[in-house]
Amino acid sequence: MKRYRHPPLKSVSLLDVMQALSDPCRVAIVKQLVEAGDVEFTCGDFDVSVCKATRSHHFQVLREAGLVRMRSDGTRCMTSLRREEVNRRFPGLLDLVATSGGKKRSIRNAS
Amino acid sequence: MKRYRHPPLKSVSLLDVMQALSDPCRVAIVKQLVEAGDVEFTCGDFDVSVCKATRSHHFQVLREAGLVRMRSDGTRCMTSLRREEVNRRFPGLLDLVATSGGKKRSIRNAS
DNA sequence: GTCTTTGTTCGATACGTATCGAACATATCA
DNA sequence: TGATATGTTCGATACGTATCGAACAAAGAC
Repeated sequence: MKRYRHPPLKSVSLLDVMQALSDPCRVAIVKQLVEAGDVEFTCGDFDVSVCKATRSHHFQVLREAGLVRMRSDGTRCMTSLRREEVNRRFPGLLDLVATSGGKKRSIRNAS
Repeated sequence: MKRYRHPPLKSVSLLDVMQALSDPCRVAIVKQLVEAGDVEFTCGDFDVSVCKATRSHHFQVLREAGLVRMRSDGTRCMTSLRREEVNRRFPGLLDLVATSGGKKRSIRNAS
């Protein structure tokens, strides 16, 4: 049973969040989370075409940036957005991710 | 007389902006611009301790991300924030840069 | 004209990190 | 028990990019 570490949003800087969101794969993940309601996803649910090792890495980055919350459930890990906390610490950020962009090209070949 | 290229904000994606703001040096520059009024700065006016070649590089990135506008004036180049346009394209983004962070550590040694 | 100032461009280097395959860990299922 | 499914960790690799010094360009000042 893996225990995940979740930093308090207080200790996360804007730079941390910007760096986390400076990768097309991670932006796609967060976008999917923002657009869905307050739902939990498994890592495999996300529409990103990278191998599972890379995916695991991206989730770690998002976790350490305070953006997502993860918990083990059997062999899977459930991932959800830390919506309230992020909205309080970085007002408007998630709205930006939701509304802007919207390019529907392949994640893999995103430049 | 150097001619600068300024992309229309329409052609700038959120990812472009996030990547531009994922460097401590560039965040500091934008922060300084946001906090000042609608003023023009010369490149040397910014409080970043990197050599002029590196600085020139950072301004190019910010320019191509649609965040700043530059014009030649004699031997200097005047830099200003594209405030209205950025606010229209990415509402709340500049507010985030202004309010969040605020770490007063050295840019050079920022991790 | 020469010198100074400001910024750009170029080449080289160092560092971070995105990516993958393979091995491992853990929980569930048969 | 063994087999399967889901993630994590590790080592290696490739690529991007931040950084610098040096050379260059252009405009002003003398």
